Amino acid sequence: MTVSITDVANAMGVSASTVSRALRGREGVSEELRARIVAVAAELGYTASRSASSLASGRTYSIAVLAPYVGRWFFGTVLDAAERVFSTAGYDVVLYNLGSAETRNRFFAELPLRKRVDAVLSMLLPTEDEAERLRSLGIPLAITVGGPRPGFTTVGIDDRASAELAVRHLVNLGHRRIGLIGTRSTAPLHWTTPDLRRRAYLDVLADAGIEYEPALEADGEYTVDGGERAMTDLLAARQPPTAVFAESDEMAMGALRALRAHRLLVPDDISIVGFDGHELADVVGLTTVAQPVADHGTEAAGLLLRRLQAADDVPDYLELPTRLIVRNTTAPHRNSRNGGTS
Amino acid sequence: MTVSITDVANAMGVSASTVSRALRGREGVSEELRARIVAVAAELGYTASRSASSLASGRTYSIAVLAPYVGRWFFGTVLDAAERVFSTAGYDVVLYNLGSAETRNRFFAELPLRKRVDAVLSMLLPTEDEAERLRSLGIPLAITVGGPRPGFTTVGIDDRASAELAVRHLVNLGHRRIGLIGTRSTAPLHWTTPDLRRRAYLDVLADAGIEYEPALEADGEYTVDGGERAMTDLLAARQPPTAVFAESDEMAMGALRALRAHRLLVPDDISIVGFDGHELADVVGLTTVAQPVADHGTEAAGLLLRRLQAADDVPDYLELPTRLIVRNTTAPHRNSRNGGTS
DNA sequence: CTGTTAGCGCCTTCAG
DNA sequence: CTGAAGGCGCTAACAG
Repeated sequence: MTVSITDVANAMGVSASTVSRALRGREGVSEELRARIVAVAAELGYTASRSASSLASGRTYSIAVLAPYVGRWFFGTVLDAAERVFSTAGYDVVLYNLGSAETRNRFFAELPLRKRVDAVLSMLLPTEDEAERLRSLGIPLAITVGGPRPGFTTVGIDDRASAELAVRHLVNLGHRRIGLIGTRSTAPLHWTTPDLRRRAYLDVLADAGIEYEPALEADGEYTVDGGERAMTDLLAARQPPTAVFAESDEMAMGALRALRAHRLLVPDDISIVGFDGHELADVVGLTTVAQPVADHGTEAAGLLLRRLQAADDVPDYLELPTRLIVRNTTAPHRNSRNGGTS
Repeated sequence: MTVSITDVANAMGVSASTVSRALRGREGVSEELRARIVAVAAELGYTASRSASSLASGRTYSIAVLAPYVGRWFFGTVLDAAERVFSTAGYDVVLYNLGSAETRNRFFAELPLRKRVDAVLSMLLPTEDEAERLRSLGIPLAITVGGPRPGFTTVGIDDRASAELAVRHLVNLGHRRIGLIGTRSTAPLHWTTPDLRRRAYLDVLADAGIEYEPALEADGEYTVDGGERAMTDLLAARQPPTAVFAESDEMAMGALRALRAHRLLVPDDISIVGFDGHELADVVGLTTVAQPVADHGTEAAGLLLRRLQAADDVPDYLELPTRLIVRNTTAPHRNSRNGGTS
């Protein structure tokens, strides 16, 4: 019922090898013959079996993409961009959604990628153990987050410098009670991003001679709801902040929601800066540090493809630019009555 | 270098068949032997080659998911949910991002799914021709949009009734100049959603004795930017609407942005209702008709899996509930000075 | 330029 | 309960 390569070979009175060569555009087949073979194959509705050709050639023409959460705007956007690059190059994208610790552990334990894909693009930052497992596959590897890593081609941003942009913006506006919404539980993701952005926060405060206050820091879990809870916590402090740096736009939006619930005006009562450049940040007028999100996917996929073609001039690390976009959620501190701490 | 089934067979002094049976949990292997085989296989780091087992068994253990745009919240959320169901069941998800007409046409022309996947979940509404191509694969098919379709298991919502909820809400608030932001160019997606939601709009207006005015309708292309442009167009009408129904939350958010740019107050100057129940709708206080988005993916994937197990009691159509969530972008019409048309 | 010969690694009868 | 054969559909040398 399903038409195989020998079917078209028989129909044409040639050998299967010739059909194979003709259809894959390999040299060694006269143009005229090739054209006829292509026509007959199309007519018969022939498609090569992926499993059979993979088995015979050793290549799968598939690339695994590892994601923490596909539904999140950031990852969805990166995935979308990467998929375009891969499919254009003739590769299938096999998606592994490794959100929960359980799924993730099982994945790295079983490593179902072996003999299954030709390369892997990870949108999640692997732990050292996980990275080692991945390296053991012996195929090209790329990551879209974090800094350089041995054995991986990575595309990232300068998290620390970028986050400094945000905090310094607040300081320059005259704020001195500056809150931070980030996360301490990097467990499921194992990424360094929260650490780097937090360190930038601490650095800028120190530079400005502002004393660090634990009460001005809250965990927003990098989600909208978490951001809302975190902001609510900050508002419950003995002396709430006059400005807040949220390490992601989604947490910033959650914070905005909390402020609205408390009938506080932004930026009159409190300023908020986010991070990412979410497509909807503009809708709510959120000041943010924007990064070229889709480019993460496009660039990483492109580099991976080059590595797959055994190019030897593929860079190990590509740093993408970021920039502060000032909109309407940040404003100068009203006066210095509440400012300063010491 | 890569360990094959015969390697573990030799290491144990048994045949490859036995190893195969043991590892896949088929009966016919003593429990004791199975345990030892499993242990040795793990120790050797053996993973069955997907291509080889597919070729031999005829099953791929892969499911194709077709998407128009992965980056869009709605599709990303559905995909995320569906992936969880599939991977839990041991299936790989192969993603096909068919956003552009060109990609889409090439996809349906070549139909790379043949001998590649065991089932397909489509998040895009196929044209009749495309549906026919898909049916020709002879494998279980599911769709997460639209109504019942022969040959497909579909999970959807009652678009018309749901949209009526939104428009009627506006009418009940006393509005009579009600605008619509939707789209007429369903070309790339070929979906009926815009038609159904628009029809609901027309029906409710007619029911309320409000005359239809072409000038109150604008194309928002179902994107944030499109929604912004559409709202701007509506504001340029000789007599702008006092309320607008945007057929998607993303367009509604774009409309909100346009209104802010024009310094118009929502809901004081104009009311806006969206559709979808976007996770960020709450942040901007958007009144909307919410649908259980992730459930689309979960349910469709579940039904597909049952169909794959040859269950015969799988429903052809599953309708998910929707509900109007009133927030802060809709309010009663100020007075009737601007209301009415005839 | 084209055909022949061997597998790729696994699963599935069919024997025992 | 286990082993031996055969083949899934294709590609890769190797001949000619």
